[in-house]
Formats: sequence, structure tokens, C-alpha cells
Amino acid sequence: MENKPVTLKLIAKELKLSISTVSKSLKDYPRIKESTKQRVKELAARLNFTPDVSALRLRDRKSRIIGIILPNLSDHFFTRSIYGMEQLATTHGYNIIISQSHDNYEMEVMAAAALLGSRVDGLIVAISKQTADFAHLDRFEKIGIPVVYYTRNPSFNLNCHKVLSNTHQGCYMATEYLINRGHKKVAYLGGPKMVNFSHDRFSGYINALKDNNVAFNAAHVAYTDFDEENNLMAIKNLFNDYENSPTALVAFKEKLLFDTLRFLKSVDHPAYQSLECIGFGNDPIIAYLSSSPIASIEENPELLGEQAVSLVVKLINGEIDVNAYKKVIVNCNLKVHEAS
Amino acid sequence: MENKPVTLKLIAKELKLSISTVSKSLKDYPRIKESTKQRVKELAARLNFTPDVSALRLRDRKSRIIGIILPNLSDHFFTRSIYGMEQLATTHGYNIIISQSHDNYEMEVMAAAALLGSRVDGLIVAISKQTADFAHLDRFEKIGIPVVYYTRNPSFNLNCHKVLSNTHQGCYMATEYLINRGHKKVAYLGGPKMVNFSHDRFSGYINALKDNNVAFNAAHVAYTDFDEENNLMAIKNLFNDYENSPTALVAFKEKLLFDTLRFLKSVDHPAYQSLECIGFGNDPIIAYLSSSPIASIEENPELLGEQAVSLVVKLINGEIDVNAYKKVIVNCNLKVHEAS
DNA sequence: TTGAAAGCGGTACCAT
DNA sequence: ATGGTACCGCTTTCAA
Repeated sequence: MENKPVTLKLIAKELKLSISTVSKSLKDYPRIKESTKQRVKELAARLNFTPDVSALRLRDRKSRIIGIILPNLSDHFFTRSIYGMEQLATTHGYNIIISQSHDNYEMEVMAAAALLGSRVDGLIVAISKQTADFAHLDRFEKIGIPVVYYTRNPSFNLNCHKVLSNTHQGCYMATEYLINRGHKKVAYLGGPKMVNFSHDRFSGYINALKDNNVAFNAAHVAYTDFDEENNLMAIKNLFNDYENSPTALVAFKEKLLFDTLRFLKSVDHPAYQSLECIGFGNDPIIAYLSSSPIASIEENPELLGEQAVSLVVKLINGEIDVNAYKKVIVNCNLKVHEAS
Repeated sequence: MENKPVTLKLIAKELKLSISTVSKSLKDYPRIKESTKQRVKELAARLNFTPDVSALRLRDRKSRIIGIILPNLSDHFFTRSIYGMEQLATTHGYNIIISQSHDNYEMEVMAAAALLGSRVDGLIVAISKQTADFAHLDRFEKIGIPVVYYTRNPSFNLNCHKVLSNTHQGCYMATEYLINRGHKKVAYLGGPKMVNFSHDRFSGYINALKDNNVAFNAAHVAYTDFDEENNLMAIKNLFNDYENSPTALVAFKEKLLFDTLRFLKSVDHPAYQSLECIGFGNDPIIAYLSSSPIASIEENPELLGEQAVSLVVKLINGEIDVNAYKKVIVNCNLKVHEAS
């Protein structure tokens, strides 16, 4: 039961060698006597010597850390993203530090400050829904730390590197798929309207209508934030006109479809049995639902995460000019569910 | 567009002061002239000076980091745990580093090594399901870094600090609840049998039967790992005898109940309509299911996470003797669902 | 009121 | 083949 971390100094003293000889032995420097190397390595292994990363970072002025700021870990999209990021970061010799903003601006600012203190070599950030001021993030770029905006990014901000899934294409596919199944009344249930998170979903919907000569109906579009009450209100708005009720629905989150179906069932809405709907997600729970979406727009969070790491690493290495703003877009898949 | 991180040295040069004066100014040392302090603080703020944490850690020989190793982030139990850990760690002035083992032994060993290099002040670990050798974790305790085993812990290892939810009590409550509703044939569907993760669920089930004078029937007990195929097999085993089919079921994971209900429905099993079941979880998705558990055994991951941090911090501070092994048990709640 | 210097752990250049 | 030393950024004691 020792009590102090094992350092080179300790090993040196034990073996009556200098610190530099110990260091060189462990790194297999050529001009160290073989027998010395053996003695050092043996003791180091026995004591479980692990170099102090703080010391290494201080010396190298390189942390080999990529900072990640995400809204939360409850959303599977983000935890799956982390998996992809972790994988690719490791192959490039980087570690990641994960911070959650909990969709709160102040926490995001604090997380950014902490990562700055950790001297991360690069930053990947999915901004909180409150974020309107970007000073805390611009700070990184000012001192030469590349920032990649992930998934959520304000549309007005063109001067940044971004990695997004192609929600435009996703919505287009879904809408067209429903139209091709004969639907003329395809509704759209969108996310927070003000902040234009990610690529434009709504325009995918609209374009699919137009390209397929289906009339647009303003009554068939509603928006909601992530609040339960508002979700229900939006749903009611879409379906309150029984005469002219939608027969199909595209929603920006699958959960909204579950809510919709439950609501329609609860009020015995005539559209309940026949409504065909598609949303972003593909939650495995769909297999357990009695009435469920006919398809899902699948994003590829792992791939998206890898793309973000790949981009930020290239920026760190100077393989891409920091001022040549990149926009990486990953397409979605339409996953059609087997009839249950 | 600068390019180097802001250091005390930079500020000192800019202001023609010594590094130590700058440092003291920022920390409001009493004997620095007020006007000097102002000049320093003003420039530091303007340049967004953030102390390099690596330098601080090196100097303090304290990282103020708690390392966390978890199997994965897909399980909401763990992400909710992280929330509690994060909260309490912050109030104690600690940061956390999260590592995933992906339930893989080698990855767990690597994560442990990395955390050792980060000189974490304490470690909280939910071991992978492969972990049988604990050398990589014992290493921490050997050099005086306290380790707290979280949720998953091998029952044979008594000489360790642990924080667990009281799955015995949870299963007991659930079983008794079903018995009190008149069930005589309460089945039990358990997890991996060999590795005794966490407090004993099965004994909770058995004790509830005994205390309520309900006969134990070996045919009403089955086990499965986390594998889909085996899940189905275990379910079939429980329900293949139509004559003597269980009328109620307690399962170690709620998802198994979903699988069970789906299976019974698919084969038109006579027990389908009447089966009352309870499992660990309380997934919000229950609200959307047509046939669903009548209650859930709720663990309290946030509280459990807080308890783990609280314990590890006390161990770090020497408020608890490292050799006086603590076992913290958090009770479960039985959450009865409204009839749908 | 300010500054110089040592030291935290490690690396690498320069001596010997 | 090995050791001495400077340095990374920061704090703190001691000296001026």
C-alpha cells in the first residue's frame, strides 16, 4: 500500500540512475546499455509506472485532446455520435473530453471555458438551443483552435466549419415516399422555428410537394419546441379539422409521431387507422408499438461523428486552411418498416 | 487572429511586470498595488486568459478529477447516473472524465490506464460484463487512489467500496405486489446467471414468495443474457406449458417484458390478455404501448450517481478510512402505472 | 510593492 | 553509456 504516484524520479532513485537515463531507457534510446534498459523497464512495469499526462502536455504544448460540447446524453443521436467520434479520435491518437450543456447557454459557456483551460487542440460543438451569442466559441478560433459546428448550427452563420446531416434530403425523401403511396394531404410537424437548427427540413418537405405537383396547404404545417404541452397543441392544430385532416405526416422527431398516434387514438379520430407517418429517428421501440410509423428517416450519427473528428483533425494538422470554411453534409436513409 | 495560448508570461511581458506579480494580481494578493491589479485584470480579461489546467495539476499534484468508467452510454441508467455524478462532483470542485468500456475487458483496462495517467483523484467504475480480473483496478488502490464500484460488482468481492441499488428489495416489492393482486403463478426472468451483478434480485423474488406462502415453481424461473435470441428462448421456456402458464412476471429488464408481451400476442397465447408484469426501468415509452407493464421498479440513477461521488470524495479527503469498506445501498421505488 | 527562484514530471539537447 | 540542465505554465516563499 504505497501512497505516491510513481514518477521517473522515484525509479531513478531506486535504481541509482539519473532521471534522464530512466526516461531514455523507457523510450528505447539507442545508446543506453541493454542491461540498464531491462532493469528500468522491469521496475517500471512492476510499479505500474504511467507517465503523467499533465507533464507531457505542458511540455509538448499539445494536449491531443478534442473537446466535445453536446446538449445532453439522453438523446441517442448524441451518444451514438460520441461512439463515432471516439473511434476515429483514437485512431488519430486523440482523446476526447465530453461536456454537456443541458441545452443551457450558461453551462455551454462554462464548458467552453473549461475546455479552453484544458488546452484542447480542437473543438466540436452542438450548440444549445439558447445559444445566440458565439463569443465563447469564437474565442477558440481567435487563438488558433479550430471549431467544428456539429448538427445544430445557426443558418445565418456561414463563416464556420460545419458537419450536418442532410435533413433537407431526408424530409424530401420521406415526403415523396408518402406522395408516391398516394397521399395528397401530407402534413409537416416541425421543430423550433426561430433557430434554424441544421439543414432545412421544411424546404425538403416543400420541394417534394412542388416537384410532385401536390398543393401546399398552410393548415397542414405546424411547429413545436421540445415541450410536451406545445407538442400536443401543434398536433391538435394539424388534426382539428376533421373534414380536411391530413392522411400522412412527416415530423422532425419520431416521438412526435408516437404522440400524434396516441392522441388520435384517444379521441377516436377518423384518421387514426389510416394515417401514415414518418419521422427522424428509427427508435427500436417501434417494433413494440401497435400503431407505428411506416418508415423512419435515419440519420447516421456514428458516421456524422466521424466526419466531425476527421474535419477537426485536418484543421488541427493544417491540412485544411482554417479560413476555407467547410460544410460536410451526410445524407439520410429512408428505412421502411415491415408491416406489423 | 493570434496564435498562441495566453499565458502569464505573455501578460507580464505586455505589462512589463514579472510573472509572479501578474499571478498575484489575478489572485488578489493583498500587497499588490490596486492600480497594478486593475491593469493586469483588465488585460487578462481582454485576452481571455485561462490558466492552463495541466500546469495547475502538475503543481498541485492534485487533479481534482474523478474518473468514471461505464460500460456504455446507450443505457439510460448510466447517462442518468452521469447527471447525478456531474452535479455533485461540481459542487465539490471536481471534474469528471467519462470513459466507456463498451462492456469489453480490454477497453476497460485501457481506460483505466488512461485515467491513471490523468492522475485522477478517485475512480468510480461499473465493471464490464467480461471483467473477472481486477488487477487494473486494484492498481489504483495500491497507490492510494480510492475506487468505488458502481452498480455492477462481483458479489464475491467483499473488500471494496460499493454503491448499489437495492435490487433485492425492488424484486421483493414487485413480487409481493403481484401476489397481493391475487397471483399465485408469478414467474421470474433473470439476467446473466454466472456473474452476480449487483444485489441479488432473485433472492428478493424468492423471499417474497416465501413470506407470502406462495409455492416456488422451478419451471417459472428462467435466465437470459443480453442477447436477443436467448431472450426469446427464455420467454418461450416460461410460457410453453399452456396449462401451467404464469399469470404474472417479474423481469430484470423492462425490455424483456416488451418482448414477452409481443411474443405472447404473436402466438395468441391465452395468457396474453391477463398477464401482469413488472420489470426494472420505467421507460417513458410505456405510455405508448398498447399492452404494457402494470408497474415499474424504478432505480434512482441520479441519486445513485451522487452517492458514488459523495463516497469517493469522502475517501479522497480521508473522511472515511479507505480500509473500512463501505456498501451504500439505495432502495428502489415501485411505480404503478395508470390503467391505460 | 515587486521580483527571483524553486519545483511539480517529463523530454531532449549537450556534456562528459 | 550516462548525467546535467533547461524548459513547459503556474504558485508561493523569500528576498529586495
